[in-house]
Amino acid sequence: MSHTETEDLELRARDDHHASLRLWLRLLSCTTLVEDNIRQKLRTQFDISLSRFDLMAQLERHPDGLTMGELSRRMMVSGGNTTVIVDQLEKEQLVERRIAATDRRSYRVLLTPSGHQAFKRMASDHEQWVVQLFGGLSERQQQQLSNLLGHLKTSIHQHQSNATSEPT
Amino acid sequence: MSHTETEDLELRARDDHHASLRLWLRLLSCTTLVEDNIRQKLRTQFDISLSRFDLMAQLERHPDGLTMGELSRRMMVSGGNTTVIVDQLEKEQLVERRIAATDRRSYRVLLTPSGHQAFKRMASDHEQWVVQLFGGLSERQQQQLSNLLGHLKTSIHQHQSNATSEPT
DNA sequence: GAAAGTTATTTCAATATTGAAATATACAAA
DNA sequence: TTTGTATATTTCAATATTGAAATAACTTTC
Repeated sequence: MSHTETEDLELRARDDHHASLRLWLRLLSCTTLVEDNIRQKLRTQFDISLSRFDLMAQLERHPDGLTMGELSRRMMVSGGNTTVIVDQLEKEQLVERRIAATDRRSYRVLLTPSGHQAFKRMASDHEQWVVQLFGGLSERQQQQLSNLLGHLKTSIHQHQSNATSEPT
Repeated sequence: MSHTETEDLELRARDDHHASLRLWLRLLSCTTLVEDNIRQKLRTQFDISLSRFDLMAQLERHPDGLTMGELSRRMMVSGGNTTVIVDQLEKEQLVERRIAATDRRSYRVLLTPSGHQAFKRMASDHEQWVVQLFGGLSERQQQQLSNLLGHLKTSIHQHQSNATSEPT
């Protein structure tokens, strides 16, 4: 292999790196754009924080409730943070802690009827905002994007489990 | 149009909504996965926060320096936050505030030589982490993803400028 | 060239988030 | 049983981030 070819390969590799880096920055800024947008709308329209909304959204999808650990994992935030948010929502009687008979360390968190109602009031507006924010992409493009992100998510999870099980 | 067809359209529309919502949740969790991963590696390997690293990365790309406002906009964080981060980095002599002759309200922030050196030390590891995190996708898939996110970013920006200029 | 308005940055108080230590319960092995 | 280990949650201190008010400098208009 000639010197020139070697340089080409190196250049190529460097470009790939920069490509991944650019991709990552794009991913990050898209997410930040959407997140800030929705955070602000939730604040101005409903005077609620994004984290509270997200927690309620999780519970909405799980009528039988979720434990604190499940909530933390699903929302990808620390347990300490979850405690704070549930405390606040419980104080406003939007969620309820219901102790499980089987395991007294744990309990399930559920939406109260008024929490359910409050969430319903916000959910359709929220959904419309998201639809509009992504509306610049065609259905087909959204489908493609969703698929690619699905792959990415899976492969990162694999990457992570490899990293923990094979600590070189 | 028959009643049944109307219902189908409504169902279809609802599904689209849910599709956008799912897409958004996927986008968010991919970003969080990558972000947490890199944040932790930067902390354990180099004892630096992600925000500091990001600010230095911005400056690395702009050898003539950036003003505080430009930094805030590029990093998409508040001005107050930018001040704090620059203060910290300046205290460690990794960046420098250099006053502009033309406008005394403003100045440029630049990497110092030691800041540049420190960044260089971290940058290639950082890039490798990113490459690995996205390595589950083929080059072609990364290219596609990057394009789609590029469209999304543009269209959200348009959406936002519409929202501010046409406050219904 | 002063007043009024705009722009750039900092300060500050309030809120959000993390990670580690503390607490309490459950499970398993001897 | 007892003892040790694992799991679930909370508490707490430290850090991060925002947004609004304060400050200072620039620009435009009369």
